Amino acid sequence: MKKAGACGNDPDTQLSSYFHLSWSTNRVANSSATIRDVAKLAELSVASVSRVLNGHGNVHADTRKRVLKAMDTLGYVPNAAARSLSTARSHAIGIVLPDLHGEFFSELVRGMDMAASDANYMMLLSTMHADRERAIQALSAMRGRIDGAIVMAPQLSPEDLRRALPAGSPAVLVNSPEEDGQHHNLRIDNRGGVTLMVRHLLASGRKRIVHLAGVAENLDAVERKQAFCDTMKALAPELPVRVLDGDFTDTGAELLVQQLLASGEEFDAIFAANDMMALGALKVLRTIGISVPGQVAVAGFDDIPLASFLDLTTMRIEISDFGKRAVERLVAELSNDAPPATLERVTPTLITRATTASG
Amino acid sequence: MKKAGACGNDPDTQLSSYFHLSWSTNRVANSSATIRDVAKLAELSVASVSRVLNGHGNVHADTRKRVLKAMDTLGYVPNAAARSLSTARSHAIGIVLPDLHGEFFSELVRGMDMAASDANYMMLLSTMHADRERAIQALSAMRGRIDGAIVMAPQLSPEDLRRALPAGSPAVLVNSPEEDGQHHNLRIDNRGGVTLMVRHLLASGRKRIVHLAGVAENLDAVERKQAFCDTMKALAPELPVRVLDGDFTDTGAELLVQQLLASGEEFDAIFAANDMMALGALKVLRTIGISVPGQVAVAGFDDIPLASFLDLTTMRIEISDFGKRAVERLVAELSNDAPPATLERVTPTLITRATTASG
DNA sequence: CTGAAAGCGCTTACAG
DNA sequence: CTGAAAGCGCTTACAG
Repeated sequence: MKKAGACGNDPDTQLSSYFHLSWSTNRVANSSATIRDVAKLAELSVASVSRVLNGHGNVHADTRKRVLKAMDTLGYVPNAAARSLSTARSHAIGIVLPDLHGEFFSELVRGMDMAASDANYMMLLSTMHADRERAIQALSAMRGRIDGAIVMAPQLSPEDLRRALPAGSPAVLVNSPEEDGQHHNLRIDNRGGVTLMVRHLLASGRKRIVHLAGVAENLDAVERKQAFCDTMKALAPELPVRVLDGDFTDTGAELLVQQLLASGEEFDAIFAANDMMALGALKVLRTIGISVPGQVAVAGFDDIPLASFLDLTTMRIEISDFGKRAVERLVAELSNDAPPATLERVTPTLITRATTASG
Repeated sequence: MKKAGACGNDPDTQLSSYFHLSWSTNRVANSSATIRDVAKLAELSVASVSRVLNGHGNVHADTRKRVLKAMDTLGYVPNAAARSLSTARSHAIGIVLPDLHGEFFSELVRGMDMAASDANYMMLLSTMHADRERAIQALSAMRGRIDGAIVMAPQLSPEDLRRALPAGSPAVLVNSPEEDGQHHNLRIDNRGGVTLMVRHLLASGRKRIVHLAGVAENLDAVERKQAFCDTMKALAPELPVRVLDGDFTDTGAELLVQQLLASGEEFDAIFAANDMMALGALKVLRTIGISVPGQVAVAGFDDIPLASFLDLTTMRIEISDFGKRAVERLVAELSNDAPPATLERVTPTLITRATTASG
């Protein structure tokens, strides 16, 4: 046997060490201590305990100290339900999302979590709400548990929202169709993104750009397609505007490109409405032996991890930022210092990579 | 201009239709209706309303009907906080996760959500808890809001858990090091997975298998590495056991493989501790012009989406199933009908693809 | 099968 | 600055 590599038990590989506990040590493991217990121990009224708990100013320094000490020795944690019942505030926000995949989901939630924990809110999450009824149910189920909601449910009308949410409770929409003036709506600037990409393709000398559109029911797909048509007409009225209707999947795109090739129609660029379709196109082109970007440039939209891995030119959407902004806006509304609700567009960035680089 | 593709506004592309509202129509938009209001309208006591609300048997059919009608006309939804305060049950579970990426996160949460909504529990989610302190804080912050928790925090000791959780409140661990007999612990069967893969590589005639290990602090990485060594010794004691210490990243793996190639050492298979490293290895081998799987077989672990896209042999972990099982177990504990806590291993499946197929 | 009443653990005017 | 007391909206023995 040759060198045995790094096998064997490495004594340094202690997975965790439980020594330096930095928590208070004199606690009694009694999680059911109530505010009354604290008051009794501190020889004060519950009102005073409540005051220090809530950081009210009008408390004597000594009182505060006694309360804090009592809380510590009892390991007191206020009961959130009781607090919520008293204040009519839960300090939680509801998040209702559809069945998002991979990075979209994780990045969105990551951004939301950052903003939420910064503002001291908890997140009540509910996912998988493909249709309107289920989204409404999910939202209704949160009533009384949340102070507001972030809703990503393109199928929901403002009217639906009004029904599902407690009256007057704020909500921020993400990628929703409607602007009703009531709810802030955060969306992708598809037009801006498409314009950047079309301009890039034209600048690199492409004359026959084919757009692979996404699912016809999808808001972004529709906007991207329309924006493609408009931009082409505006920037290069002499060129043909070619669109193939796809379904956002790589396999669907493969079929489309195969058909396109079979038809003998000429093209020197494919701009897909999302990265998966662009990758499907790429696969077919490479299999056939068409050089990319030599003969045909390929571009997508989203900048999923696969895109950078396979060096695909695309439009990057900062998804975590999206989630962060949504929560920040909601928190502002909860604090009553939000500007009027509008449709807010987040513009993606052009990421130029090998599949369009003319070099 | 040639055929214009499918541009233009398609009138069928109505994004949503808001007509067939299936909700009750006679509701008054008064979300602050309380159980007392319902009782008053139904001319009954709040106790009766509460009984039908909770589906208790001892209610006259007519009474039930009157209550339901009143609830409907008032658009009544019970206040969760009040309920929770009374019953000492929140019907929510806390989920504390580290900074997981992409599919891991989304699939895990998806599985949890499925199980949770099936059991009528809400999910209070908190992520990004890299270190012990933050995980403890996140968990503590949930006190009084949850009935139990799912915790994925390898750094947390059973003692930490006991501190952060309310006394006696159940928790299920995911991928945690300890078994304390108190908490159920769900983990990947790394040994089983590695054995399957090593057997597969040996069966396809590989003699010099190099294992790219993962981050040394990672539980799974350690187990996989150890399992690789053990399995090799057990199944093929005459063969060399070669391990290179990597870091779970593709770029890290690229460096390792480049060094390996430069060293002139012979090898005919690379078994990486995760897919990203396998893909990094693949990239280098292909760039150099080494045929895969002809000269060198490559295999990973995890079955991330990239793996199927790039036809990589790997071990598939059903992550959503993982999340689902964790919640189901927790719910069972909450219902007091869970078998004793154990260390439960979920075995991954071998997915044979082009990078090892000898055909 | 139904109702009056106590209690869950907090917060917050209201007096002092 | 502090305390006694009412109230948040439910549930649940306890009588009837």
